[in-house]
Amino acid sequence: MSTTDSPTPYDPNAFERPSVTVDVVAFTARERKLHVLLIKRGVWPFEGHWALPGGFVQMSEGLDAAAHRELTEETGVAGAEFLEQLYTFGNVNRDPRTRVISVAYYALLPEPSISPRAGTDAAEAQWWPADALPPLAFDHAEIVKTALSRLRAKLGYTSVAYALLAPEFTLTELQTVYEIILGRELDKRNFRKKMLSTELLEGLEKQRRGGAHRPAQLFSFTKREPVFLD
Amino acid sequence: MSTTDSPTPYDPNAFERPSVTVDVVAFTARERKLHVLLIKRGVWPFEGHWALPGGFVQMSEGLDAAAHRELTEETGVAGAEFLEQLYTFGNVNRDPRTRVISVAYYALLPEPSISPRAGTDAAEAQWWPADALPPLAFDHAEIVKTALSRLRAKLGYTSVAYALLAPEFTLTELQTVYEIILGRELDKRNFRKKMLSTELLEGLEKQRRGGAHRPAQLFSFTKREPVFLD
DNA sequence: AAAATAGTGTCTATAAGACATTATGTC
DNA sequence: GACATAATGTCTTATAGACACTATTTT
Repeated sequence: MSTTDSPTPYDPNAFERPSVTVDVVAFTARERKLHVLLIKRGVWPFEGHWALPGGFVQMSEGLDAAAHRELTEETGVAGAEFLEQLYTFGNVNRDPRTRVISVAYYALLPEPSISPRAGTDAAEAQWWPADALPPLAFDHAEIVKTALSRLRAKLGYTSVAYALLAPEFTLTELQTVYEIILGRELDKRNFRKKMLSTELLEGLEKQRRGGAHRPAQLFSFTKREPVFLD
Repeated sequence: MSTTDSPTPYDPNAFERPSVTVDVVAFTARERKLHVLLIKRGVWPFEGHWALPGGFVQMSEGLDAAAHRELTEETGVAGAEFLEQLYTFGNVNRDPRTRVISVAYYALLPEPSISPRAGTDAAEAQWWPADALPPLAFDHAEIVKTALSRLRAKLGYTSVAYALLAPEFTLTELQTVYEIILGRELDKRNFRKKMLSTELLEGLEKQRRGGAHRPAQLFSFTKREPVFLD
């Protein structure tokens, strides 16, 4: 079988190799704004600058695994339920160290779960409002922009919003997530009508109480994975 | 500026690096079927097996440039108008040689333009019907499947079809491209109504004659780039 | 009873899909 | 005039969007 024996000797060092990193754009929705998780770099290059969590892919791990690992190592955020490959950035001079190709990912995290903490190579880790990010290292501003446009598009034709919410949520909370990501207000009746017609939502026999007002029914998604709408 | 001076010495060889390749799924529509351009490998591994055109990314070229170069070198197909990044495949054992991460692209080519010819590392280059491909090397079957589903989705909300047609075409030819990619017949009146309502098409003062029947008006796209519909 | 948020229905406009006949060229 | 493909319109159904009031709980 030609996959296993090697009649022509193959020299893996015949070509100079680029480095490969993963970078992760982690989003959450809080305080009526979309936020992005950034780290303050503790090492050259861009030391002291804010950047996306990320780092070199190890020889023995897949790309998805590398993205999970780097997110956890640099920010303390573990077990992201939604982590999807975004795009691969490979401009020749995007990193001053050497040729670095970055496979970018984006993650969605439910609001209350995460308190970032600094990790390896990261002096700090912190949530920033997506519409007021500090200057970013490398081409990370472009990566964030790409991630934002992907997230907005995907919200329209899949059920990704589940990943930004706790397992049980009210319809108002769901609507708020949509409004935050799309950046505009939605009509309450139309939103509910449309959402309930998808059969993605399951009404629970529970209510959320809080404050001097009528309690809201809790719902959950029938599938905690991205589902195409319609 | 911390991007240029290097207070902490950075050793680019501190980590072992994976190899990075690009692989290209080139599509064309001909004989009422979607076709994919494959090469027969002339070297180990998978020597004698059919595979996607592709190869190692050079240190001095961007990813898009590498994809164009490999497509041309291995198949003789030059100047693909539509060549878009698809997804990056990085399973640890997808290549028997060493750790190889492949940035996959897909290209769309107008029907008559291309006569593939064998090139570097490729014993042969040939169009295959997408629904009857031979067994493919590496994980290339998965890459083709991903490309097909992306192409079908993109056809629904962008004007990518332009890239599969010559600059001037009839509405029947356009409809045929849609039918080939979607794998089902479309209603002629509804298709024309919808297409003409987009204002993407420009009617020309020309006709295509051929055979004992009424000639068809020729059209061109107003923009030869992917445009979002609606 | 005041305050605050939850919950609900109709009407209109637009888009999508089913469907058959006439028009115009070549041979 | 026979043949082959081009070109065209109506009706029905589904979807999206505008729009305002009542219900339920706490304090």
